[in-house]
Amino acid sequence: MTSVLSQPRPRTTQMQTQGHDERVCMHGEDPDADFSSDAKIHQTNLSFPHSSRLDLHHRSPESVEMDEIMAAMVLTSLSCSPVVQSPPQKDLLPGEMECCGGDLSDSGSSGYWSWDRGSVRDRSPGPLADEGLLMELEPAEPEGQRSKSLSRGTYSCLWPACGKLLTSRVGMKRHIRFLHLGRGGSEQSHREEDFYYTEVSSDDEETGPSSPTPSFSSSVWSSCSSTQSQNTPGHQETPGSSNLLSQSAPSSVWQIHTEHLYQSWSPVQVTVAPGSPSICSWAPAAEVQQKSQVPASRSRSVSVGEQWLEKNSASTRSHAVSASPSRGHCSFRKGRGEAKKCRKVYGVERRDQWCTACRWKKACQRFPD
DNA sequence: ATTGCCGGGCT
DNA sequence: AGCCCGGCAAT
Repeated sequence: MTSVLSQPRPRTTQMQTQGHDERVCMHGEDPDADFSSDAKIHQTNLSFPHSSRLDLHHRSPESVEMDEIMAAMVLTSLSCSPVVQSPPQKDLLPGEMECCGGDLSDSGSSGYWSWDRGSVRDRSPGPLADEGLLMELEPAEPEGQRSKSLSRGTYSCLWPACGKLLTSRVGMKRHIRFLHLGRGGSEQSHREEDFYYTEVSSDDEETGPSSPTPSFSSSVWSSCSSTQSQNTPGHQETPGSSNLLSQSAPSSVWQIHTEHLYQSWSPVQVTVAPGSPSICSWAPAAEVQQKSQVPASRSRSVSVGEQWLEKNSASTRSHAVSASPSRGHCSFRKGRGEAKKCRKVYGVERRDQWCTACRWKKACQRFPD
């Protein structure tokens, strides 16, 4: 911003040009500012276990029933193929997200990245950290007993990414009730707990570690790709969050994430999509280049523009890059107002900086469509 | 009103 | 070929 404004400017049109630059830069930087603050907010909310628990305590009977249904579904999916479910997510790169897409309304911020990475970094140890947490919260089980339990009949917690093993059914129920369901002595949680653990006879049935530390991005990912994200909210969650959020609680979390997902991913998706009209790629790709490392070569418009920009001065570069339209979504036909031609970029007053074609009122060569 | 640029004229 | 502009369509 300041660098742009302090660029030496030719001739007489400083006032207007500065105004132009300032406007453009505001577009370029405000979202980032929101983005970081949003991320902080979400991070704060999500790392706040107490609020989640409060929600759990106040669940209505209907929601409990729904929880049971969903728990059964989750359990089914988990017990069927816990290993099969994890590979697809790890291969997914952020830039390949194609969930939710345009179905989600724009939220005006894109805090997803910061949130995701922060949470992943914080909880990256995954099962280890989870175990540590469990041990910390529930020190009733000695380590020796645990290791011993691997070789004989044990009860394995099926809660996503938990994998807690206990030798007693009661202990397992208590573990689930306290840690996952988040209620202390609720009577009706008796049946519900049965959904969340299973009896195992050997150590090769550890369902928890079989899906180790799914990063939150991938979990959001996989569940987001299904239109019924409600079905798999707890499933494949980060341990830290899954421990504290029961099936009904994540809905707000999902909302938060999907909103940010939309912001974060839809531009990438648009840019990467093979065969997509190149007119779609200008605006999003320019933003993407600043936030992620998607190659510019995927977008014809951007690559041409960038190639030209490479040859030009820094001030010119800041002009053109930051001049990308602030629109988040992509219309199939790029509106005329969205195209940044020499006339628009430099203004009539700096016509001598236009490309030749523009000066001649021909089709712009510098910023071709 | 502004913008992008086709078509055409002038040198 | 280089340059310029009237005029039109799109916004």
